[in-house]
Amino acid sequence: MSPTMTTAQQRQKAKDDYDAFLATCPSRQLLDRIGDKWITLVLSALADGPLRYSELARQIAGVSQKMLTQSLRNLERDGLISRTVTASVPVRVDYQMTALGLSLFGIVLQLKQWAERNMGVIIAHRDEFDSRN
Amino acid sequence: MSPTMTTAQQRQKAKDDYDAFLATCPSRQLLDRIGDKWITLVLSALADGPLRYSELARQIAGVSQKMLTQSLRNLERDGLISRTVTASVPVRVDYQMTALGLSLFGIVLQLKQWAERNMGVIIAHRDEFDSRN
DNA sequence: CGGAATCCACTTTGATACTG
DNA sequence: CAGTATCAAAGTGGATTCCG
Repeated sequence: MSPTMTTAQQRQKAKDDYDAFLATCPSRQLLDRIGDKWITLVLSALADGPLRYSELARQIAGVSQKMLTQSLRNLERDGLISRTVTASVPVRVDYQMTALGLSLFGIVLQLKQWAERNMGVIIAHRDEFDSRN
Repeated sequence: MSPTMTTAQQRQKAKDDYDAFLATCPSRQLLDRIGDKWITLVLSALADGPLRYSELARQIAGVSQKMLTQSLRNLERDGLISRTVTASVPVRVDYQMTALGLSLFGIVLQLKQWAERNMGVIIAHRDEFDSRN
């Protein structure tokens, strides 16, 4: 045998292939989005109606300008929210959910319901696990 | 007025309060879990039946020992999977889903379905957004 | 075999200052 | 008002080494 790859190289290739697969996996991309701390909070805030940038910043108390802007850009890029600029002085920018965003928010709500229904038993499991160690 | 806090301190307190709220928020804790790259992959792997540690490591090609072990511990701690040690030589360890884990996996599947149904239009939005900038 | 522990590179985040 | 730019701090994951 004259292998073209060492065992280590084969393992490396397998990981690279797996990474490439994950990078284009729809579920993974979605989980990356909603796993992001601020994304779901922005969606929740906008679920009740449009808000200005400063209103969002106030409502989501813990967010920095940088992360809020970044989150809004990502959501806009994915078509989950829309951004409207009113050229006044000073300038006014409103954000609002799109139909796609509302559809995603429905999924997030299901997740929220599952969490609230089951967090009690999960906490109990944690306590028991921790007390054993 | 003789305020006991400066404006900056009040802002800081608001953020601390918000952080404390998020730390105990069930939805946030759940999103932190399933947003983790390897958690969903472990759940998917175990959905078809129990697997040994080494089998999991092989099936999830990209994972390091450290992250696999960490993910398994977290899942076990939450009561989503169970761990069974067979004291032979060498030792054998099997992991399998609990009923709670299967229940959570159902939610993950819903997410997966949403992702697959809507990723096309999201990609289209991204392309259009990027071409404008 | 199934880990635990350590070290380190890299990424992510936040605070701060500045701008159209 | 609604951002952008920059830099330092903190968090995260991986490679490596060692153990029962």
